[in-house]
Amino acid sequence: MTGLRAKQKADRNRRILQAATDLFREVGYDSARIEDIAERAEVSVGTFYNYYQNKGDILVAAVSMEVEEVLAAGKTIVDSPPDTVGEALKALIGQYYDHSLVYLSKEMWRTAMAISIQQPESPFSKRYTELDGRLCDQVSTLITKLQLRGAVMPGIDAVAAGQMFFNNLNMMFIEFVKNETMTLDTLKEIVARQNRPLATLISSPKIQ
Amino acid sequence: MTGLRAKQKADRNRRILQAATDLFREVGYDSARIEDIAERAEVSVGTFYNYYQNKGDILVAAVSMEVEEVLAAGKTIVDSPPDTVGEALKALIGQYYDHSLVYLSKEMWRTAMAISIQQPESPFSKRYTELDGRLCDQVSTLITKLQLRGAVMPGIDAVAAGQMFFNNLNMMFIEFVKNETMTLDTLKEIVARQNRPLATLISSPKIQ
DNA sequence: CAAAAAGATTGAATGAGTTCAGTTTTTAAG
DNA sequence: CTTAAAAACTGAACTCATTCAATCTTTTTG
Repeated sequence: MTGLRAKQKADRNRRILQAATDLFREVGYDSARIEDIAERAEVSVGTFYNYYQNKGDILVAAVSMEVEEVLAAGKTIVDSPPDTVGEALKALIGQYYDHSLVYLSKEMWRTAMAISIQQPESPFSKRYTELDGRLCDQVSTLITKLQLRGAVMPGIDAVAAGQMFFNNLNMMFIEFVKNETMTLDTLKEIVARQNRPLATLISSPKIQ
Repeated sequence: MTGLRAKQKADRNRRILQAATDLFREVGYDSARIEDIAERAEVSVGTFYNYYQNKGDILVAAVSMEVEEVLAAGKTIVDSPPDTVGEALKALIGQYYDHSLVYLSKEMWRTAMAISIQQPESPFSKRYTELDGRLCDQVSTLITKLQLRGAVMPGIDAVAAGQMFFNNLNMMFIEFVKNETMTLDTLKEIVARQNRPLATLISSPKIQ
């Protein structure tokens, strides 16, 4: 009961994911052929499909790993956030956006998002959607925390406000990856302006 | 200079779009083959590609027609909106959402959205993005109008608030089409809750 | 009206993702 | 250790979206 089979499986899975990620970065998603990914991973095309339902699945898997990192980065902000709503949001959103292009190109993001919308039932799309939910929760948690601290007025629905901030930053991130010329700075400016009304209005008068 | 060529072109274009729309509704996007669309439209496969760059383009064209209707429906609300922010938003968003599934299935929406994200440079994707922008403007216009009327406090950035409402309703619509079991009523409830903080806080004290 | 040029159509060929029947490897049973 | 059953692998074959060189139709020119 050594679990040779389990070991081989884990190893092949790792090799396939690595080969795909490398190739996507080198030649882009569209130009990376399954045959090439399989060859690099030293498996057959058929085996590839034993591990991933389709080509998109493996990209979504790669993106999911990146989102995990973004979540971890966000956690440091949520654990000890700046004092004001404006500053806290700026820090968290900046963290998200800055991490987004470290490993992935805009093209990879576009493709991954497209897949997660188009095939919402595939296992990795579900995973991506779940991670999105955790990001949303993170923003809500931030607002809730600020409320407990007194930076956000009592009586405000902190969860609803957090979801709105998240949906806004997420939608604008989609605009960002759709537009090859938009810079991270421009994105941050636009989102900051959009957030300002809500951020200001929910803040406790003394602190804003 | 009768323009026989122009007439034939317009006619073929109409036939192709109609055939594709019908087939998408009948069998879904994925199962509709270009060959079948071409056959119904009584043209060859090659001619299809003379009119549309790829399969996705024609779906986005169909969706664009639907969005045009949604925009027209929204205009009636923006032209004479209810008195309060909450009611006005409810009316406009309700109009949007109720019109969304008249001609298109969730699957068609998912595919269209996926394409507009993945191939942002294709002509029809640009058109879709432009329509999205007009929807966003419509929401901003609504808030601006309410501000001029005194229902929204002066000093509020009405455009920013409008964009935030729009990004929120748009993101939630994506969630809606991703989840085959979510109903329109559930969607409206969730969005209403998310909107409430901002809607309440920007409202003039007397009127809310 | 003839004929050359421009514009469109056509469908067989191409190429990449995906499938699946047959083969090999691993595990479990005797 | 043998052998049967289960699991995983394999790559040739299949399906469509897409392309393009040849052909046909419309318009313009002389």
